[in-house]
Amino acid sequence: MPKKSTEVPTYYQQAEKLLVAVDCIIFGFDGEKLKLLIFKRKLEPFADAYSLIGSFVHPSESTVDAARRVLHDFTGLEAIFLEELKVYSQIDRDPGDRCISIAKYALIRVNDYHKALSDRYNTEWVALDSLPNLVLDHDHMVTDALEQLKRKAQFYPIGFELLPKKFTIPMLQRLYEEIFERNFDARNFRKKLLSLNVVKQLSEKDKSTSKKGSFLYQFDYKKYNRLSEKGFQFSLV
Amino acid sequence: MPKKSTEVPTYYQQAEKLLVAVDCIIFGFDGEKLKLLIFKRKLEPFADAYSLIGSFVHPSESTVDAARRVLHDFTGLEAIFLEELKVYSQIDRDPGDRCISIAKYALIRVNDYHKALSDRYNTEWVALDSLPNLVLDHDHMVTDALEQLKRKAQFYPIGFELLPKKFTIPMLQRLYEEIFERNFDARNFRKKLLSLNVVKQLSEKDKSTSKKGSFLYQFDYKKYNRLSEKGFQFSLV
DNA sequence: GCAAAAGTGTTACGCTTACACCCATGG
DNA sequence: CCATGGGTGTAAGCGTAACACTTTTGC
Repeated sequence: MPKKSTEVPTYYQQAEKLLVAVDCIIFGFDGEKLKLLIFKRKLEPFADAYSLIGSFVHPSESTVDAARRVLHDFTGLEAIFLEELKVYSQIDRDPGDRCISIAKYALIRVNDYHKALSDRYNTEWVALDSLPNLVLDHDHMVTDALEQLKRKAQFYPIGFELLPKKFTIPMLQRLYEEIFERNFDARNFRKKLLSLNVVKQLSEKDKSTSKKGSFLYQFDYKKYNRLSEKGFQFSLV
Repeated sequence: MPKKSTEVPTYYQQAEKLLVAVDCIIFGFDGEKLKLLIFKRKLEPFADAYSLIGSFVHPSESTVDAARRVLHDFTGLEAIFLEELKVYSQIDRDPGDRCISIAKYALIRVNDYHKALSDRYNTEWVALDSLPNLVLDHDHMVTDALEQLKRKAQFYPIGFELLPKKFTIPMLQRLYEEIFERNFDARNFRKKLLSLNVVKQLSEKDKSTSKKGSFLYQFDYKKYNRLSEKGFQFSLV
């Protein structure tokens, strides 16, 4: 390896710096509908308009750190599924100033969500089919995030991040039906899921949606990781 | 929509700006091996070390513009497949200065590549299995780009961007074997490809690799686009 | 005429899909 | 006792994968 330079080289000094932001597309599932966490801005510019939550990236943090900070400040949650979506860098995308935005999408367990913070920051869960217009290019980010969610959920078990850690199979099926905007046959869905060998059945039942009750399951991350190293391809679709 | 603000709001002014770079992972296929275009740096820091090609993003251009500019300057080519990989933003990733890098991967038709520019800029095509160490986190970028190439090539016909516009089926198969690091059965590969209905056979033959000669084909982008709008899923793997 | 790559069909198996009824329980 | 959602099996069809020999032609 070449030796490490100790001073900032001149051509670094000549380069012009830019504003860098992160914006988070936050998905949640309440057992019925797929939702997005947005907020109503209090400050200008765009006061009273709806926006994704975001922030400028500080020099002392990575973009992931920035996204985690934003998520924590607006939701009170720490460890959430968080993945990069895309960079939005059209030079006129933000009339405030030249600013590139790194969009991240996050999956959140709605149950864990703190109501108090929701009020403090004017955040709202809104169903995807009744979203208001969002500021700047945020609408576009949402469209892209949805596509990405579909693509990703087809081959990775990320849907489980949207459910409580203990979930029932009908719950999971409803989620998949929301994400993929189509229905699944309950027998085939269950059969496929169980044949993948990555969920374990618990002895408890959830009785909140039926009198008979439905067995709870847990996703087995260890087993999944072992299998996928061996070339196993997760898919429920 | 809220009214457009005419002055830069204060909290934009308070935010600290960052250096933003693009780095390009450029894949090529010479008919035999999958290769990467890298260059030997002439300037400090890291003079004589190998690096991906890249540049700082100018305030007057989007990150895609910057990547296109870099690609053009180093290869002389205009329209190349170019897609975002990932943002690298560890605060200490570049000892020169705090700098986030947006990695893009590109697929290039090696035949089109201009030899003159290669000499001018010290660029080299290097087979993936004999890459030298690269500066900064560029090794990591290459690993990630390869994974992404595999993922993407599995369900999108991007492999064709690495071949001449007119190609033979055995050529395509060799490319796929390189990308996926496994062999395919020639009969099944051909059958599957033709059943997808997205390549058209030409009357010409390519005789460069055999005495018998092999029919040339062309990818039919119009047909592919029409099909994929209807939910058709491209896959050769 | 022979070496070297191109081209061609069939069969077995596994996975996916379609489909209808009984079970358990709370009210 | 009945309404509601949970849970179960089978058969048909389709796509995938395995497999070997003939064709062409430049040397």
